[in-house]
Amino acid sequence: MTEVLAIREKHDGALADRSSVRLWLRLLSCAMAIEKDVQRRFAGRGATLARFDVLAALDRHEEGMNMGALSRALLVSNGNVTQLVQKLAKDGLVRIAPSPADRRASIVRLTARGRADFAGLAAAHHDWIDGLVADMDGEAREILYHALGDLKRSIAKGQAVEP
Amino acid sequence: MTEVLAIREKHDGALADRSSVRLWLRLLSCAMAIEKDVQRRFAGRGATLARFDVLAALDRHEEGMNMGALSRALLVSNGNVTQLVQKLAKDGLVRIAPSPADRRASIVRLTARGRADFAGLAAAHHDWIDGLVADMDGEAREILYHALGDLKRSIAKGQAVEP
DNA sequence: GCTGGATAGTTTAGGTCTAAAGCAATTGGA
DNA sequence: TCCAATTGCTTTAGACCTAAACTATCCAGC
Repeated sequence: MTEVLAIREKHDGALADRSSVRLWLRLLSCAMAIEKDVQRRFAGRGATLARFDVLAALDRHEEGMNMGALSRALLVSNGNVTQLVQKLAKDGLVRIAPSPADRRASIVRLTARGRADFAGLAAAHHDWIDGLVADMDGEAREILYHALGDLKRSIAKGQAVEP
Repeated sequence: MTEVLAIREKHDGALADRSSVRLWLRLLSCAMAIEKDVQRRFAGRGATLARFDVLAALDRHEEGMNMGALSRALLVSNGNVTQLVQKLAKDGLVRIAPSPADRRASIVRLTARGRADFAGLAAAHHDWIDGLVADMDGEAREILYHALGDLKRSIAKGQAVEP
């Protein structure tokens, strides 16, 4: 009999006196639980989520991307992309070429090995996520997806209102 | 007229060929959007989310907590708690006392200043979260909260099944 | 042509987090 | 009693991330 433990929420109980905060803490606990689980499984293969994200973006852009484009695609800072790409290049998964059009820019592309590595990781990643949401039927997923869409719109509006 | 920009999702389009992954990416983008927004606003007050989390746990436990209890409450590693608490102590927001019962353990408590600081931050934090979900009505929030409950259970089950 | 902003990337300083190794104190048996 | 495993915590090495300062290049308008 496999033991099923509930995912705990940060500050269980505390801070949660407002419905909005309760919602936020539950959202956060779900996201962190999945992220840590995936992170842990990537680590078991000597990979990390951040590097996987870079490879995924590049796999989709065969023509290559420059650093700024990567930064925007991954929603992380410029400096962070520099670090990740330089390490991936050292490991032989990507190649950095100067841009012919703009001498400030460089173009990052997957190497054959990078593409092969990514393919293996992506398949596993798919399966892991599938496994984590396996207990929700199609309708429940649809409801959640739609509800998150509402939240997304609300966040965008809320961010536009600066304090 | 305030401009409302949509929250972007990582890998917009790519990787999202499976409904489970699409759901995960949307969940992640919502969580990250809120987290970064809150992080940014904390930074504007010279605070950080991680330190706030520690203060929140301690505020709830007037009698004090030892390091292990903090680690479990915040869902972070032991070593991380050590770092955070030592810096908070240096800043005069918490006090570390040796445990009378167990000489290995120490008991962490808020100082008066820590309690006051936390109160201010907590009120602001509440308001920020309220603002971000303001565009969802009570029913929409309830649906999302419930749907996240389903997901939470599914994750717990999925994690029990090791690959 | 020049020149003063924009733009592309890198560097730096610093905060967050983890896993794993290590230290000291405690505790449960033999 | 004693000693081996456990427990509480710290340290270390390393990955991730950001904001801000910096360098180099581009480009638009004079």
